[in-house]
Amino acid sequence: MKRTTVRLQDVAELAGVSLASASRVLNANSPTYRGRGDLRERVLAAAAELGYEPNLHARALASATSNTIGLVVHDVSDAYFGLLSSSVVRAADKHDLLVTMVCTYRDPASELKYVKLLRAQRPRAIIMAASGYTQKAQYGPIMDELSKFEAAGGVVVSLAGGRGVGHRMVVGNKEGARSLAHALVELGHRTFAIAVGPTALVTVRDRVDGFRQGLADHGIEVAKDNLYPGDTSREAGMRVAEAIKSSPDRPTCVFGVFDVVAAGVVAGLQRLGVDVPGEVSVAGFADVPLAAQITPALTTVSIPLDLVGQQAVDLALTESAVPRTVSYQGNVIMRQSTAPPPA
Amino acid sequence: MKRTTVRLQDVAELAGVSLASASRVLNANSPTYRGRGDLRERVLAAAAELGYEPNLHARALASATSNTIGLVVHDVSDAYFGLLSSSVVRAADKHDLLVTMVCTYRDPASELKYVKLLRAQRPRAIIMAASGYTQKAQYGPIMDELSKFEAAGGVVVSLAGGRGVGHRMVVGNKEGARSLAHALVELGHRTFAIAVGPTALVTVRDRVDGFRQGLADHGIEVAKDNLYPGDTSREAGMRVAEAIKSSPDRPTCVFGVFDVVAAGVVAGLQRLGVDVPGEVSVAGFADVPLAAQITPALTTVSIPLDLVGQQAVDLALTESAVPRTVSYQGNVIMRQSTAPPPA
DNA sequence: TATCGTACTGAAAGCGCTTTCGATGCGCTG
DNA sequence: CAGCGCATCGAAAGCGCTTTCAGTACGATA
Repeated sequence: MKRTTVRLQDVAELAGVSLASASRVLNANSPTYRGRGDLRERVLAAAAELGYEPNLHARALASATSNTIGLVVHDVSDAYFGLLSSSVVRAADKHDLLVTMVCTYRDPASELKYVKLLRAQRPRAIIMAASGYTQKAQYGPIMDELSKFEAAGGVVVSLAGGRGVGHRMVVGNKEGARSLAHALVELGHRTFAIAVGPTALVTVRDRVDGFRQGLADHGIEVAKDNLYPGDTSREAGMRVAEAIKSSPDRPTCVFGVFDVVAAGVVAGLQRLGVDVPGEVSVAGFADVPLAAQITPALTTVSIPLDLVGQQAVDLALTESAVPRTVSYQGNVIMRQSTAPPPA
Repeated sequence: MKRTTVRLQDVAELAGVSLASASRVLNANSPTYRGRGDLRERVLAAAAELGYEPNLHARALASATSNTIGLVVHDVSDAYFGLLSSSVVRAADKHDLLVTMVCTYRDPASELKYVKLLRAQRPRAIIMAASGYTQKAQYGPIMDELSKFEAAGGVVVSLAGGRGVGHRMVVGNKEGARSLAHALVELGHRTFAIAVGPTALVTVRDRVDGFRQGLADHGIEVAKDNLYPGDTSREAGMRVAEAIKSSPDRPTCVFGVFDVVAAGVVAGLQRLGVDVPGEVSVAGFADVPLAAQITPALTTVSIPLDLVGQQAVDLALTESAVPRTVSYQGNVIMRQSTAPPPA
């Protein structure tokens, strides 16, 4: 089998110029460079004729820079990460960057493995949209790996956690949840339950802490029995609904740490014949499209994911050696799933 | 600034062995190779001590194989593509492959640009989950680019379109829509409207053709006025709802080519005070999670996206020179958004 | 003990590109 | 017309790795 890939060499030969000149033309290298006579045109024509496409690996190797950025999320099929990924990809596009995306499915071991793999790919930057574990045993090795990546000249952007490595983005989990709590207390609620989700995540901890803080601001506590850990699925929410329905002192309001879980709570309560929001109010967090589309529409805290993704890419391209922190506020969106508690 | 990245060379020196030996140890190269004495241990220890991570670009260049696959979708934040991407990433993980994902946002020009960029990255394979344009002017250049990729030894897997390049996957758009039509006719419906979506896409054309074919099987036609083109948004569906509400001969059943659009139709009708399914039935296509979560839950055609993604990766890894075609059937899922037409 | 075969080792040749470096041509000025 | 500076050019040196190719050590065989 004869060679079938087109090399810059081939382009140069067809154009009758040297490798170096061909490279210069195709890269618009120095700003003043134009090429003598029709050299430029000849190279371009040759490249087009051969269907030449540069080998990014060779280029990355020779120039020690790459045009990809790594993106680590929990799960793209989750609306939250889907929206975020989409905006990252879109922003990267503006800089002609390719995005290599990996999903960890909330497994620290696989996250570690992937960060290593990404590191091997020598991307310009790694955006950590997942991660953010509360346990040192889990985030420690990952941070070590990211430090090495930084030491080698890479940029790290963390959306949750971060722990002293790279730039940080704060997406208002704590403050947003606190505001949400205030709004719900103002509606008249005094007894709350929280569908907590996976407690190993910083995001979860922040939202729960923020919410409880908000309640504490009004002297309200959440009973231990009213904290329901689980995963991030709709089913988890439905199980919470069942537990609440048969709970001795039924809360009048349930906070689901993720919209999907909250939607599950709503569906579960409805199936059990509990009126939402007539008997029990339900609120979520994130404002994914689903929140507005269920009946009753879900009260939640919106996060400007498109801005976040864009900003993450901007930070990723920042050369600044000093780590920066960028914050976003979440906005409480009151919809029909919450109402004053029954009299 | 001194060099900060760790090279295999450094590992070799620290271990006191040659570059070649270090490479062999770290790649478990030939199946019989074990290394003499504690050579293996020394190399491994050195690599660990230095935090060595191989340079994938150099490796790709030297070995002429890469460990990435390219994935082209319309938009990851769309649930359909989110689920698909997730399953592709998951399947790729099993083979220790990295996925570079690009979103075209349904723009043929940007799709072309991305296929070129991906080609430059020399992935093992490119999975085209987007594309599938009906116009030659749009798909032609893309197919040319993919042909070149194939000629250079790459594998192409197309989920829609394909046109003679690479392996093809057929996800039952046509057949599924036809079965759906049959089911709706059986419910008693005779007059239909179709929220068509973007007509430039093969996927759309297949679903619409299949649906009309299914109606034709029963001697039913869809009036020109009852075909509503649009985009793939919820809002497009709501506009269709308005048009239908004021339509002189109102159809008793609406088929939305995408679940999201169908959900928009449902929401729009409800807002206008039209009972679904009492007065008008609505059906969608794809069975994204949203379909089951709105009220009334949406009748639709399910596509086994997890299997599709997995299979796509399997095909991507197929060495077989002869192009293969793999088919999946969609299943009609009857839910509460459809019922017999009003008497 | 001499000979052979096997399993290993290290030197060196690339992979396709970028980029430095010295050389070359050119239009000027004096 | 000599001499200067500038833009351009091609040769060649890597970038970090894999892999071929000799060569070496070692155990087994005669």
